[in-house]
Parts: sequence; structure tokens; C-alpha cells
Amino acid sequence: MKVYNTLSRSIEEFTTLEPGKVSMYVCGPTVYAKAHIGHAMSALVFDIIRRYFEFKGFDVRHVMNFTDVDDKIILRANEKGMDPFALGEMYIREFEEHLKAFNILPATVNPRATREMDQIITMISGLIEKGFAYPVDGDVYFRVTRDSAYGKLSGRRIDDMQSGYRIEVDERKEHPMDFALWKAAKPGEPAWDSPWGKGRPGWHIECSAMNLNHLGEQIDIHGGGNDLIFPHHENEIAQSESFTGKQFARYWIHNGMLQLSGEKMSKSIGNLVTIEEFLANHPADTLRMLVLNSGYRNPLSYSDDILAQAERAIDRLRSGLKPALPGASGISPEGEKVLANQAAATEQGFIRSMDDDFNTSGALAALFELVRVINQARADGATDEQLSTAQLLLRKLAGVLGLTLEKAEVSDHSVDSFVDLLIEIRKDLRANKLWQLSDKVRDRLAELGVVLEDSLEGTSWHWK
RNA sequence: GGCGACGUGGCCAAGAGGCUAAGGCAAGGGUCUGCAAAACCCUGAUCAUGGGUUCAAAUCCCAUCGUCGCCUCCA
Repeated sequence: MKVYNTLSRSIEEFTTLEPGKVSMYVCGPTVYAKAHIGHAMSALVFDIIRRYFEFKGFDVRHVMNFTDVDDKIILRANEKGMDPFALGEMYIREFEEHLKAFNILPATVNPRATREMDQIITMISGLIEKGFAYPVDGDVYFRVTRDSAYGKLSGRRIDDMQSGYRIEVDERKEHPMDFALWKAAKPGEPAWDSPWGKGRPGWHIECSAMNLNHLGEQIDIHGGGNDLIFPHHENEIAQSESFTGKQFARYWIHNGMLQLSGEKMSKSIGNLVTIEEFLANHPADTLRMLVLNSGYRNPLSYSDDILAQAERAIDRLRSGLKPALPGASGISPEGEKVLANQAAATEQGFIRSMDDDFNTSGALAALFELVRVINQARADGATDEQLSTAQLLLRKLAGVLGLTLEKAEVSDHSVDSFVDLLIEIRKDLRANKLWQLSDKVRDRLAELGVVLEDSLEGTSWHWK
């Protein structure tokens, strides 16, 4: 397998620390507001990666954190007159529901910053002891000049960065780029006891501590959105490697940003679609298809047009799973062979694409080719028996991508018999060539969301 | 100002030195059908622009134009 590593900015052969096992840490959201579909995109990307590793036989330990203490959470909680912990809890619950709706496999562990205070404090103390950090008035800062490798992930040099250009520099810091590991508490803020007085962790340290606690000193993969490369992931590397003296993550994988009207979807710009809004208007698989259709590292633009394309593409995949035509009499052994050959070619093509830095777009192409050949065979009269192996493969490989190909479940079957009755009456109308009336039945049913499909053997129907 | 990514048919999007430039959506034509729908068949791009390297470039190099991301919280 080959994987693009942000650290080297190149495609590398993928190997694991331990044979057959993958440890993967993915940055989850800071829970201070409703999650938007950019968050969902990131979760989808790493869900697909994780599913593929499991398909390849790896035992995956997947950690996704929730950062549930931070300035913005406190700010929002104060605005809403809520307890900051309750606010975080609320958004965590909501996000977990969303993950389920998107068919995203639950991570092995979902640690939270507030539940790892001991590890965080231990780590900060260690960094101070080793000279990588220093306390000032109850704050603790990381000393970037002490870390010669600082900047290796984002490709920046400390001197090149114009810190203070857009934000005022805290004069107490030794260097403008030094960042907070611990922040002294202001009155009324949530705070924990520490050797430096009451306070709370800075933004980056919690991920380093949770990595250490749940995956160990070294991990295979660290992932997240590419907007986290700097400063978040750069700082995580600095903290973790300074603390352990070992290489931290071997592969850094970053997904591209979701864009709305040509700009990154983000809370600060306000051009966002919340997951809630999305799910109210679209099947969850639509977003997954959007993600699958393009490279995970590229920016992904979001529009109604593209959404509609994705929905049609899913319909196309589903068409491969339709049963044999009524009265199918079977296809020749040669026809069976064509089907079997395509199934083999599709499986190979799927694996070849996915092995190449998770080329989901190529993997989908392999699936669509299988769909076409299945549909050809069906049109030629293949029986369910003859279609079954290829269809099973289609279902299985779609499943590796996290697509269920199930139609949104219509739970109410109480109208089925009425539709059947109308079809029966329409059959009589057609037998008597009363086309206007029979077309009226079909059109009116279509308006109600029931699509009729006539064939030589009879009429079938499905919900639109 | 610094760092980085990208620009492939109407739309989305693979491909990263050399077989006919994948696949999906849309469109047009055809088969089937009473008409539809579904399915099947057929049809289209020389790869932002200009140079260069090479026997050979969408793929490498340089320049230009354009779009986007990071450098401040962000998936």
C-alpha cells in the first residue's frame, strides 16, 4: 500500500509499527457549536481509510478525541448561560448521533480532554523538567527555539513566520511563537489544580497526552483536516517528540477542505451547512458519495448541482443490485464467464486503486464497470442465481467504502396493497387499450412518489 | 511578505513520461415500450496559457494568468 505523508510531502510505502496492526489518531471537533458537514467530511474520509485497512486484514485501533475544554466553549457557555461541561456534553452527544447517521464506524476510543487531566499535567511537568517549557505567572509555554525540528511538518521556519503581525504578542513569552501548554484560570472559568496553580490545558497538549495514553509513544497514523497542519499538528509533534525523545506519528494524513461557493466552509466565515440541515434534506449516503468521488486530499466543492449528481450516482450503483427480470430464462455459459471476468477485474481494480493512497474515485470506477456488466447480463436474461456472485461482490466492495446501497427505509407498508390494487386495475385498462386512463393512474401515482415500471412480464413499483 | 495545493470534455473527477486520457452526472441518437420509466447500445476532451527538457509530456522544468488553503480559532 502507498500513502501520502504530509511529513515528507510524498507518497510512501505503508508499513506498520507492529505487523497487522494500525494505530490511528484522528482529531475530532472542539465541541462549542453545531458541527457542519466539513466535520462530517473529515470523519467520512478517515472512516473510509479505517474500513479499507480492516478489509486488508489490519487490526485497527482508531482514536478520535473530543476537545471539550477551550476558550470558545467557555465563551459560548457564558453567552448561553450554560455550564461549559453541559454544553460540551450536548454537542458530543449530537455529533455521535450524526456519525451513526452517516454510517461512520465508532472509533475504538473517544477520549476527552477533561478526562485526561493527570496525563496532561504529567506531560507538561516532564516538558518543563527537560527544558522544553517554562512557567510564567501560572501559564506554561512551550519553548519553540529549544526544538530544532520545529516546523518540519508544515514546512515553516520560525524566523519566516510573522508572528504578531495579526495578533498581539504576549510580552511574557520568550519567543513570539511559543505556545501555551497551560493557561491560568480567570475567575469563574472551569479549572483544575496543577503545580502552576489553577488552570486548564492549552489547545494542543490534550491531543499529545491522549495519544500517549491511548496509543503509546509512537503511532502509525495521525489524521485530521489540512487546516490543522499548522499550528495544531506542528505543536503536537513538538510536544510529543520533545517529551518522549522518539518519533511520534509515522504518517500524517490530511483531508482537503469542503468548500461552499468557492471558499472553505468554516465557522468564522459563516458559510456553513450544519450536519443537521444536511441530513434534513439529503440521504446521508449522498455526502459519502461526494467524498468518494474525489481525492480526499483535494478541496471538495459543495453545491446543489454536485449533490444531485452524487445522488444519481448512488442510484446507478443500486441499479446493479436489482433482481433478475421476471421470467428470466438464463444466460449462456459465455455470458456467465463475462460476468465472472468482470467481477475479478473489478475486485483487482478496486484494490489497486485503494492501495494507491486511497484512490476512492478509481475504486468507484471499478464498481461502476461491474454494475454495467451486471445490468447487461440482466438485460440478456440472467437469473438471480447467475447474478448473485457479482452482486454479492458489489455489495461487499461498496460496503468497504461504507456505502450500504440500501434505499432509505420506508417504514410504512400500509399502502402497499392499495398500490397493488391500482396496478391491477391499470392492467385491465391497458388490456383494453384505455391508455389515457392507465397513464393517468401512472402519472398520479408518480406525483405521490410511486414510480411504476412496466415490463413484458408485469408492472413493478418503487418509491421515488 | 512566507509556505503549500490546484487549473483535464457542459458539470464532478481519476490518471503523474510512452497501450485507444478511467468512471459518474447531464446532453443527443438508437434498442425495448401503446406511450413512458428502467436497462442496454452509440456519440464527444490533447489536458489554463507561453516557453523548455526528451525519441516521446496532461504527466518533468521555467514563466505567466487564475482559483484555493495555511501563516489567528478552525475538520
